[in-house]
Amino acid sequence: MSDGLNVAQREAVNFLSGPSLVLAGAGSGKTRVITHKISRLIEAGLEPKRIAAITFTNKAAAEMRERAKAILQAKSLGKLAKELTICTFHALGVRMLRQDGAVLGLKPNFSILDSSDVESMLKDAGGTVDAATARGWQWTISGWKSAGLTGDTALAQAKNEDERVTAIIMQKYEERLSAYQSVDFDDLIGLPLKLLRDFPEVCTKWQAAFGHVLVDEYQDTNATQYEMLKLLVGARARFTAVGDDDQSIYGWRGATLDNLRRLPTDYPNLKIIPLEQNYRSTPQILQAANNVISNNPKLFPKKLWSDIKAGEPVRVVDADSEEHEAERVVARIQSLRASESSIAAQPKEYEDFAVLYRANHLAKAFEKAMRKAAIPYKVSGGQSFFDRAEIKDLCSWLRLLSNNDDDPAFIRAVSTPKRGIGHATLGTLGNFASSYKLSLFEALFTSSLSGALSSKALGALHEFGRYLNDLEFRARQTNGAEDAKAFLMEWLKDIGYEKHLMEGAETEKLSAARWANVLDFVDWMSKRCGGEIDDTAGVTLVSESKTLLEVIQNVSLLSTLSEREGEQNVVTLSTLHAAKGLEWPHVMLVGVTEGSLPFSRNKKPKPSNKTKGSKVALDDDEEDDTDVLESKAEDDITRLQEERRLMYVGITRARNTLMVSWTKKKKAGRDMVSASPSRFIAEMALDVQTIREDPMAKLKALRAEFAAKATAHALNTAATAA
DNA sequence: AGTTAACTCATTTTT
DNA sequence: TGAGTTAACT
Repeated sequence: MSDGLNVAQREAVNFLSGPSLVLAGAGSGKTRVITHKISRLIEAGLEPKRIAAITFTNKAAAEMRERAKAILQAKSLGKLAKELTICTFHALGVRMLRQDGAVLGLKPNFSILDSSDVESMLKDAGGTVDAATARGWQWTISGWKSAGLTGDTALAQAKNEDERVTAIIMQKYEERLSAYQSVDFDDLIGLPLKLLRDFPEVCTKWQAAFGHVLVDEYQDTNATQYEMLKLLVGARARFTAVGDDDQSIYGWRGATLDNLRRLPTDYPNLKIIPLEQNYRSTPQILQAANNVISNNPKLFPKKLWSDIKAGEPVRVVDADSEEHEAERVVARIQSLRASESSIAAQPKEYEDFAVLYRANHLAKAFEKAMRKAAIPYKVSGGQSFFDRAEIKDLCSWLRLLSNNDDDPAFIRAVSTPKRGIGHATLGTLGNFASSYKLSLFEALFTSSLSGALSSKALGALHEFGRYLNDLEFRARQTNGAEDAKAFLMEWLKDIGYEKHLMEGAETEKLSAARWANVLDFVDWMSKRCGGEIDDTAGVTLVSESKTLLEVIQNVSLLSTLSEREGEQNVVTLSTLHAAKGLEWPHVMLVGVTEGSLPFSRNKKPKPSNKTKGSKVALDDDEEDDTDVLESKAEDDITRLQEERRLMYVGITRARNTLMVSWTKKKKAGRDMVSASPSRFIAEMALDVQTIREDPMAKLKALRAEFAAKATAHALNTAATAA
């Protein structure tokens, strides 16, 4: 077999008969395994449409589909690729709910609310108008939902007044969701789970639909996802879970390593296959990574090794301040790009570098330094395309067309652009609607509404309603890309959206940029209507033209358009979380400072060593209850372990060189306090593997280099002059 | 309805 | 320190 797989990989690929867990260490080729296994399953006779590969992000899904397609093409099976189900958990959930949600009272055209819709709904449900509390509720409710609780069960087990209040809000929130024919992101897992659990015939159907389920990044699954998966694969348990306990960094979002821990118990015939050969990093980098992670208890024994020839030692930089640190990073990039390089024959493009940090705010100093040094960069993450106000405006309109009951969409659409319907009118309409248990849209056309409103307000509302009806009618007629585009452009003209943007923005440049986004969006939507592009979260199996309304139903699941132009060949600035799954030849891990990388919310990052023994404590809130103290200490340990995994993820992003830096001064609110290097730096075992950069020596070298260049330049000009 | 002035609060974030 | 949001004006 010339598939280029190593022994362990091949074993993983060829095991088809039952449940397996592939423990894929960083850089060990897990995507290769998944994609080859997909191909292998097809060769073994499984229909492609009965294979599901589940990922966590759309990006991962798209990449996986791409790579699976490439492998299949090599075997002349390329056209089967589009029949595969390769999508996110949430997209699979949507598919199940659109098909079978009726038994739960969901119409197939239900809307998916994003987190800002949810926030404003909760604000509304609470009566109070406090964004912070609303967000707090949102956080807690989401946590409860992903642990499998409902408003009722949450209320039953609420431990204090706070939780009781939140649970009651949750009940109200649930009522509204169903009234609006809407679901939130957690529901996209929770409701399909309910479907499988409570409706045997639906469960049987979906179990039969898939002959093998592969799950990527298994360590990121939460409790509800575990249950959903378990029911989906049924007793035959034909699944492949691929994950790495050492890269579990989303515990704060509900992911739990218990899912990994209980797998061998729940499936006694589970085949466990560790992938330990790393194809990414030099031995020095790997050694540092192994050293750090060895301080965590191990769930499954696993030790990464690499065939790659030795590279540079890991460098540790002690910086005075953030600004200094940023200068050092810039200097590092410049010198690596300039050097003739004893290290691998990499072309030192800007895109070969990444600066990784724990928290977004740390990016600032680096952005500033990069701008000053004229180094092109991009900050990964940032605002997602679909979070932009203008895009949300348009999505609200389209959502409202697709689902008339979607009140949050109604509220947004009705006042973009302003059409003389203000708070007061909307408030009256809202009260009217809720007292008759109608959606806002339905309430519009009720004759008894006229008693409650002035004729002017009523007229404005009716006109809006008529326009919506007309628009919906036209939207249903659209067929194909051209049609959709014409429709969208006409609609934008109708509502005067461009003008609205021009008037709204602070600068002309800004409004032009927003309008450009709108046009991008129009393009993007219409292409999807044409069917030649079919990446709508991997939900649709066959490419065919769709109406606008069908397309909009999947849009809430997406967060990014394809990469913007002009972002190639630039240095990446990214959080450690957002860097997972990626790799760069040269990585600089910055802000590896105690209190910052093992992150802690302490007021003072450097307390005196009075609390003997407990070296673990990340927080030092005063609590006298021993019970509380104990559970707190435990919590601290788990959190520290997750921070350590974060460090591990950071280190293992590097292919050729790794630089780790920390600062002697650190921001604490307003003022600066002195700080110490992260404990993780010591854990890398620097004495063997690492050289500590002497800042002065580097500076001198740099000066010397500059001087040399200046001399050379002077000589040159002198020579040309002569 | 829109604009300024005060006020607050600072992890990680995809779907 | 600075952004981002809310409350209070106009």
